[in-house]
Amino acid sequence: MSPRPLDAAALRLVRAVHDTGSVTAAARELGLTQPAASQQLRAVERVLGTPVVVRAGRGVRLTEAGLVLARNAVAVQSALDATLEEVAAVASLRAGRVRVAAFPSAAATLLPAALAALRVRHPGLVPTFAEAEPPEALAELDAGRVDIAVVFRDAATGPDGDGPRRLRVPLLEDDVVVVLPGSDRQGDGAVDLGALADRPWIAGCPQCRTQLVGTCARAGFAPRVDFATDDYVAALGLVRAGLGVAALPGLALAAVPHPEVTAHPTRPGATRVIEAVAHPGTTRVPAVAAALDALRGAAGRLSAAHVRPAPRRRPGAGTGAPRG
Amino acid sequence: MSPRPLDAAALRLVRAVHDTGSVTAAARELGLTQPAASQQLRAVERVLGTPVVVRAGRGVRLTEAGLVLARNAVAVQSALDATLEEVAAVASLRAGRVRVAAFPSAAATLLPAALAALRVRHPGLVPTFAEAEPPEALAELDAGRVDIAVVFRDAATGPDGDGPRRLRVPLLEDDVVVVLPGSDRQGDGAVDLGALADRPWIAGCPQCRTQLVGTCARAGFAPRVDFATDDYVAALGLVRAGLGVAALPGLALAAVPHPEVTAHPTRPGATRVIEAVAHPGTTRVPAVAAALDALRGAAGRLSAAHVRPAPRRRPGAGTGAPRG
DNA sequence: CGGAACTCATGCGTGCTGCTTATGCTCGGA
DNA sequence: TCCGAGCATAAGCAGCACGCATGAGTTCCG
Repeated sequence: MSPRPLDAAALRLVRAVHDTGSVTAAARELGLTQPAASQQLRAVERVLGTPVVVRAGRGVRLTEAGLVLARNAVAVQSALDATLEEVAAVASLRAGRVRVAAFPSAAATLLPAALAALRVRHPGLVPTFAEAEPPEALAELDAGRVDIAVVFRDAATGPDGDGPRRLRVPLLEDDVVVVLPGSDRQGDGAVDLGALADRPWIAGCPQCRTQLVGTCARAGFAPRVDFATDDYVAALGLVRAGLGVAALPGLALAAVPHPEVTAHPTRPGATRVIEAVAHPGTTRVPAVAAALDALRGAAGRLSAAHVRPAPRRRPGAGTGAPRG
Repeated sequence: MSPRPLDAAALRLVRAVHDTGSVTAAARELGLTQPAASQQLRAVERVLGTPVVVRAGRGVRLTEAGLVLARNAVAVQSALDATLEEVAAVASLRAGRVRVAAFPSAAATLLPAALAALRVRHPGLVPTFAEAEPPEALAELDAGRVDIAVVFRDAATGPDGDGPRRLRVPLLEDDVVVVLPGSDRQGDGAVDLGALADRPWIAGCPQCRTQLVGTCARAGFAPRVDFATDDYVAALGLVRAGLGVAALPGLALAAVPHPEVTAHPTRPGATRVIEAVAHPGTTRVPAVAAALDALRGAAGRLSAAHVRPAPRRRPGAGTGAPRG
């Protein structure tokens, strides 16, 4: 019912006939037999309603319509080739982009390392980065505005059951540590949170505070938060001034110098896991896979105090081409 | 073995998916079922080696490669549409050209009428005209530099057996007339060539002279050619001056005023037939068919003394779509 | 001038591609 | 937790394009 409006292959054939001056030669050039080419030409003439070639002695000659086809064939073919090349560039990571959203302390530590490695490996791939706290980052991911969301969550609470809609790649295990003034010598080991029940607290971002509150609740008290700031440097300054104690993620401490204060794991332990989240299907997209690889690689190389690579629950998988 | 490099239909599909945001909707838009669209997308991904769409919740979302395809789809499609439109314009005679070669006296009479009618009927069709004597015109035709050659030949000798390689459309029958000075009153009727055996002759172009010589031979003498000129006006001037008698085609006389001379059919009669010659296959080309029609129409309207429309040996045929 | 080689057109048979129908699976909404 | 929507997959089938064989016409050469 629909006699194929017009085919690029047909244009190629007409062009080959024009170039070689012979249906047979054109057929050879295109890797098919002469009758096939002849039939294709007749099909083209049928859909166009006008002759494309006329017999001229032993060979054929293109009509004016045929010349039009031959002339436009290069335009169509080049557009097609350009498309193919562009796609190939994207597929081979010579071009394209990856959009990543991450929370601030990851942006200060993990992301630079990962994106730098990514740039070294794939210079043409331009990463886009947006700073966003985990909830916003996940919203951006769901909205399709980013390809990867680097988020953290309390290790105590499992991954919120978002089902198979999201692919979570564990990157780091980040111990939440209490930061005490340097004068407040408690040694190097873990400190009981209960011993700090009466101290004024300096809390970080709201989500951190949630984890802090939960951990303190398990220790049997509710922290008195006198200072609230998302700025880790500021928090460290407050601690250094002796105005309180802070619970900060180890990753944040790794990003900034922190003289005159000491960091300690807590008892009970508070750990947050940092993971890259993406849509499951996008792992087959080369750019996303490469970015996830780079993130995992950077996480593996980034081993500071209180920050250690996540146990690889998915051995080798996650960036290949898993189906299902 | 050759998995179709890339198809315009596939690009259209990707574009439709991009526009509608759904494979099902895209399939509806393109008039096919959802599984067909899904399979086509998978085929595209197979040839590209990279995903084009990823499932996103209820629907699908295009990957970056898919976006590239969707973006380039319009370029390819528009190039295809432009080609189609251009061919349609040529086929419907809104554009294009017809190249005609004709001998001088036809260029002065038949061609203007035919080409004017052609221009009225098809303003976009630009006729190209080249003046050429019959042998050269036929050579141009064989070389493919013109589409139609308007030629004449001696009616006594049949068409030189050029077989089915040429299509001859008879246009006019043109009596060769002898032109006598006005003072040389011979009445209006035909004159015996034998009576002019001793007169000096003014001969036209070589081919005309051939016919003249042949006709005179049939009348039993060889004309003494004292003046040779291809210029009919000059020949008429010579006759008018009483320097000789001329044998001119009636069509030439119809093109120029000829006072003070008289024109007479000859006994034995000498007639040349004027015909349009084209390659047989080109009659299916609309522009050529229209030009042939215009030529035939002009020939039918052009009825002067000694010039009459050719008997239509091919009733109605010759411009339609004859096969074989 | 006749034969040979070449080129295009056609008829028929076959293999394959792509579509359709039917079904399962996943996800989102109530 | 159920239901609706959308995509993926399997199987069956139709259509078509290709390939082989052949015929017709043309050019070139002897």
